[in-house]
Formats: sequence, structure tokens, C-alpha cells
Amino acid sequence: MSRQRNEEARPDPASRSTSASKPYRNPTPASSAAPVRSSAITQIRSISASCMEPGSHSNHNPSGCFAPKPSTFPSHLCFIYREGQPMDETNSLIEQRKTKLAALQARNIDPFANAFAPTEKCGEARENYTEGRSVALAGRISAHRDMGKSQFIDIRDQSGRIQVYAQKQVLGDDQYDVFKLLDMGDFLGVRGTLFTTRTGEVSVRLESFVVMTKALRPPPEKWHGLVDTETRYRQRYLDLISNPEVRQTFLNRSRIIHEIRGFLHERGFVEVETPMMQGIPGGAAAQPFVTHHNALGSDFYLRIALELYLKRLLVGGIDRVFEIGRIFRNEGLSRKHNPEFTMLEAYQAFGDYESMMELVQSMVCHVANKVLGTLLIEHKDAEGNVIRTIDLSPNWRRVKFKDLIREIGGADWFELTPEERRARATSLKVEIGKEYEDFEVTQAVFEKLIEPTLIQPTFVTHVPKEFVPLAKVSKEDPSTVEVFECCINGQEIAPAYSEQNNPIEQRERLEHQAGGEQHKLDEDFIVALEHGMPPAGGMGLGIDRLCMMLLGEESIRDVILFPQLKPKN
RNA sequence: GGGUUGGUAGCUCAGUCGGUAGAGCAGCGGCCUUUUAAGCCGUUGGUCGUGGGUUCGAGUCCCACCCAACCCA
Repeated sequence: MSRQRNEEARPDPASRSTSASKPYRNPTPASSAAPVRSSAITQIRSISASCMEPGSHSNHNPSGCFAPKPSTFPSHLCFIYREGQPMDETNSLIEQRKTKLAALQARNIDPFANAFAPTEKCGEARENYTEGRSVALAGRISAHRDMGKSQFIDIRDQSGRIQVYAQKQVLGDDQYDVFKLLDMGDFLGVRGTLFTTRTGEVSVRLESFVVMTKALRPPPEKWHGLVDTETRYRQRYLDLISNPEVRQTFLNRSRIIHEIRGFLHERGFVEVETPMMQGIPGGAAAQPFVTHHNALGSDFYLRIALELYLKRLLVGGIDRVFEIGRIFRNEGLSRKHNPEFTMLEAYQAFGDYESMMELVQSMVCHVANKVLGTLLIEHKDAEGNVIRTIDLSPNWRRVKFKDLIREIGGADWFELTPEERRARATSLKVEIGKEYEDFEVTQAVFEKLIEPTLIQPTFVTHVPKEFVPLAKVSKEDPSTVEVFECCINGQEIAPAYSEQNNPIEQRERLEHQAGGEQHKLDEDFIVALEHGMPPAGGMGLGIDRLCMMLLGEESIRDVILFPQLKPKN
């Protein structure tokens, strides 16, 4: 990875001047900075537009004082500053770029022009190389090599980069001067002809150009890229600009979701959108976020699941239905949890959890093949060593929940009294909260000791019914429900059920879950079930966790463009 | 919520025992018309996360707080 390369700092043989000898290092009171800054720009504009004679414009300078031109300034800008004003104003990288912006405007050049039609993308121009072919390309300046009377720049768009060769002799003195006002990060439209350099690099011999966006801030450093995690997350656009592998991750995420949609559409599923603001947040056990509707004068909750509305659509006759959308859970943040995340839920009438098993397995394999071209997923550490390989080849392992628990918790686990179970869990170093119900003790053992070990895709079936209030009871073992938890990469990524469609049983289970708080019971959903919901298989799939697994990211923040962070300040 | 590590120039990072704040890249000036991390010479740029404290003197030591990453809960 390029941003891990390092080099020895080169010793600087030249003697360093001390700060005391720096000529312009006189700090200014911040209060006086702003007005001076704007007047400086105004002056540049008016002066550059005329014959560049400072003396003839003394009326524009409130102080009436002129000082020698600072040596650090571009000679062709003829900059004036007030005597006694520090260099800080103009030494700021942003100020320098604003000055160049003003210089462009002074030449009647719009530095934010939008009149440019590229003939193709930068990457395409390289691929379809023909000597001497005329092209028009647009992109952001990503590298700059100044040779004096000629310059090389790289411009980059989403398709890739291409080198542009600008020669003073070809552009003419005036345009070449304008070209020298460009900076890394500016957007540029270029016209010219393709050629290859001595070293074989496909390049554009520049004939003319259009400044499309003058960037006022510099991009991150070209070689190490942007490393600071906080800046990478808070200013993801910089991360995307400077770290190609990050860009690729998010392009892949987009393709994963695209392929999921394609797969489901192919199987006759209809994509829908259901309310995010809900009066009663249902379909999962999680704390919701509260929001408020002013006109209605009532509070709403951001949805914690998609389930209850999609089932209403089953009642309504949409037999195969899915939604991919954001859900919100008011929980802590961690490597595996973001408060808003993306969920796929799909429901198939006349199916059951077995048909969902086939669906999940086929879908994940389809996506892996399409996006990655393989079913063998290698996860690497920062040094590039493979730390685990996930084999998605069908058919995935199936194992009963109770069997997994017995392996870890002892063959007699389910014969123990609740007190004994609690004690054994504690002896297995699983922390058990005092308020835990009996089934939660078992759940904790599963989550702490078993789930993290399920690296290879595994369907955990026959889950105790207390865990899942919305699924059908198993005929085989009435203490369990027809459910699977699909675990890959040590995480549960896809639960699926034979959905409960008996409104009477459903009401009992939901009432139990609501714990006597009637307002938490979604009566409207029960009414829908009472109208008759076809038997159905339903599944949910955490898109973020799927992306982590497929793309080998260890943190959910690396598959979410703008992960939730604490507000700064 | 607890623990560990980190926050120094636009970016990437040094900073020894408490004694004038450093480098590379970027920027700016100079040379250079096929370079590609271009090169060479010169040079600008600092609220050392924030606020207190100790001290003649704090980037460095102490305390509190903020933010982040990781681990734990």
C-alpha cells in the first residue's frame, strides 16, 4: 500500500536560518486580519486588470504605503501589501490560491466555468490510444511536474488518470502564464492530441484548456496520502481523493448493492420503500431515535427494522417484496456498530426459512462472483498478510443452535436450572447481567463464545422460540422456531424466519415482548395479519456487515462513507 | 462507562535529560522543453488538541477536559 511506504528524511546540508532571522514573521492581531485580506484581493483584481502599476492605484490602498514586492510572490501577479502587515496573510496556502483565483478573474477567465464537453473519460483516452488523435478531457489535477518552459500535469477523473504535456511554445506566453496559475486539485478541461512520451506514457499534447474549478484548499500530500483516521472519516472526500483503495472499497460497495438488487429483481422481487418515521418502532428489539413532527404535533420514531411494513405488503398481495434501506438503532458506537446502517429485508410468500436459506446462499455467492470474481475471500492485515480465508462455496454448513450451545456449555446445558445455567455461563467467563432472563443467558453464551468462531458461512437453525417473537414454531422441536441465523466472518449477517402469520399467536408474542406496555404494541400490524398474510419466508441482511466480509474491512466505518462520529467542538 | 495509544506546519512525521520548534512533501522564488515521488539551489509557513498547575523556563512533567483508534463492558 502506497501510504505505508516510508523514506528516510533527507539530511539538509544547508544551514538553517533561525526563526529570529525570518523577515516577515511578525504576528498580526486576528481582529485586523479579515478586512485586510479582502482588500488585498480587491486590489489585485483592479491592479492586474490594468497595466500592473502599483503607483497608479494608491487610492485603492487605505494606508497609502507601498513596500517592496515580497520575494515569495508570483512575479506575474504584482502584489501589493500594506507596510507592517505580516506575510501570514499571503503565505497561507488558501490566500495564495485566492490570489491566483483573483488573477484569473482579472484576465476575464471564469475560474468556475462549466462550458466544456469532454470527448471521453481520461482512462478511456489511454485505453483507446491512437497517435495524434484529438481529444477533449476533463479532470482534477493530481500531479504536477514543472520543467520550466514546459510542464507535465496529471489529470484524473473516476476512470483513471492521464498525463498532459503543456509547452510554452505551443500555448503562447499568455496562456502559459495562465497555466502556471493552476494548482493541484483544480479541475481542468484540456484539448489536445494524444502522443506517447519517451518513457512510453500516453499523454495529451496540450493545445488549449479551460479552468473549470479553482480549488481554494490544497489536497492531501501525494505520497503518503491521508492517514489520520479522524480526518478520513470526517472529510471522506479527501480520503477518496488521496487513497485509491478507499475509493475502490466504496465502488465495490455500490456494486454489491447493485448486484443484490439485480439478483432479487431477477427472481421476481419487487423493491419498495416504507416509512422511516414510525409511530411505533417495531420488528426488532432495539432502542429507537425519537423525532418530532411539528404540524402533527407528535413524536415519531426512526425505524429500527423494515419488517412490519413489508409484511403488510404481503397481506396486500405483493408476494415477493424487498427493501434496501437505512435503519436506526440508538445504541453505542463500535467497530461493528454504526447507529444508522443499511439493511436488506426480503419476503417471499409461500416460502419458508428453508427457501430463505437457498436465497441467502445463492445471493451472496452471486454477489461475490460478480463483484470479486471468486468465492474465496481473503482478509489481510495492515502488512498484507492473509489473516483468514472465507470459503463461500455452497453448500454452507447447517447446525442446530442447541448443538452449538451444548458443545461449549455442556451436553446438559438445557437440563440445568436457570440458576445453574447462570453459574455455568459465569464460569465460562461470560458476563451475565443481573436483569438477564434465562434465555438471555444462553444468548450471551452464543454471542460471546460461539458467534465469533463462525468464520466460515454457517446457518444456525432451530433457535429457541424466546429469541424470536415473529417466527413460526418448529414442528420438529416445539421449543424452537423455524429460523436461521447466517453467520460469516464471526458476525451474524442474515437472520431468516418462517414468518408467523397466525394473528392470535402473533398478538400473544408481541404482547409479551411489549411487557404490558400496550402503546408499544403495533395494533395496526395485528389488524393486517387478521386480514390474512400468506405463509412466507423472510430474511434480513446487514449490508454493512456483508460489505465488511466481502471486502475484508475490519471496521464498519470503513464501509460507511460518513460514519457517525462525535461532533467536534 | 473503563483501559491503552495517539492529537506538533496544508499533508506525512521527528522532537533526546525540561533549555531558541525540526524534516520530507505541498507552497513561494530561481534554473531546466519528454518528466512521472522529476531534479538542483534558495525560501515561507506553528494556538505543539483545549484549559489549568509545577518551574527561572513546558511540545516535553502533573491535573482536568475534548476528539480519535484499538481493547474491554
